[in-house]
Amino acid sequence: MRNTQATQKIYDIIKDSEIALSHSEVQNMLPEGFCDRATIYRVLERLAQKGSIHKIVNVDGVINYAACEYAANTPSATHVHFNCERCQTVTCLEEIKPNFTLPKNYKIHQSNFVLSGICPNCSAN
Amino acid sequence: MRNTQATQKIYDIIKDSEIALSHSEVQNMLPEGFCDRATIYRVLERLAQKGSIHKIVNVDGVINYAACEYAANTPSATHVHFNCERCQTVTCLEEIKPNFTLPKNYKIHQSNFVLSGICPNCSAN
DNA sequence: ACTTTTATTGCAACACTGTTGCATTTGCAA
DNA sequence: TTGCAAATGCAACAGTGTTGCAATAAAAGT
Ligand SMILES: [Mn+2]
Ligand SMILES: [Mn+2]
Ligand SMILES: [Zn+2]
Ligand SMILES: [Zn+2]
Repeated sequence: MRNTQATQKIYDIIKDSEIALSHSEVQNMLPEGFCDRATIYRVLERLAQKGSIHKIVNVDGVINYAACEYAANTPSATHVHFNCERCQTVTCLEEIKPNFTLPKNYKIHQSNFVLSGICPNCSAN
Repeated sequence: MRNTQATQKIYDIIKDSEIALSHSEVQNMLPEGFCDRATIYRVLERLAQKGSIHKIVNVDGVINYAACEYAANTPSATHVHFNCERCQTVTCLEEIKPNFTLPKNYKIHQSNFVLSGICPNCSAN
């Protein structure tokens, strides 16, 4: 993977963000006309492939991206995500790893756990 | 909610299905030209609102629908869903209810738990 | 430095999912 | 049967994401 301007900047945006970001949010955080829409999609896909970020499919079907806490690992360490319906943010709850056991022989390649409601911040205000 | 042809037929299709169905799958199972695309979307939304079916957002962001096991209840009884990458099916695993505890004061309105991989059937073949 | 290779990009067109406004139809209750 | 509101058809739209292809730019080789 080449170290291009787009890759750098987009990864920085996601890494520096407290919350998970959708494609359109990333686009809005980039300087006007910095790069093409398609490039953003491709960069995000590449970063996810590489394992430096991970995808979260929100309850509305829109994909969000967050940097992976532990650099090159735990791709499938199934943690929960929270979508706040008031402040419209998606956050990784890295500590919350639900406990469950699948029957028979299911092979898990990926997972997507999302809770939606009101976050503590918004509950307080 | 009125008992229309579209409502009846679409609900029957979902109720009688072993697997969760997407909008396009429902459409393909209806007689050619039975009703408009928009109507299907509206019916599905209505049935979900009413609580006779529930939504599952798949890992690709596409919404699937499944009849609710226990008629008019357990809207949020958070069970897991499985998406098989080989046979392209989404199934409710009603028995599998992950255990987790959220910190602070999160208010949960809805949840979406999906695992993706290879189902037992496809593993065997 | 210059050349070469090829990963990455821009562009533009596309597919797909889902939504909406509005006129018309239809279920259902009075 | 009549009247009303819910539901529908249609057609246009918005948003997300993908793709083919020619042009560009990393980065490795010379
Ligand atoms: Mn996460
Ligand atoms: Mn289910
Ligand atoms: Zn919030
Ligand atoms: Zn399968």
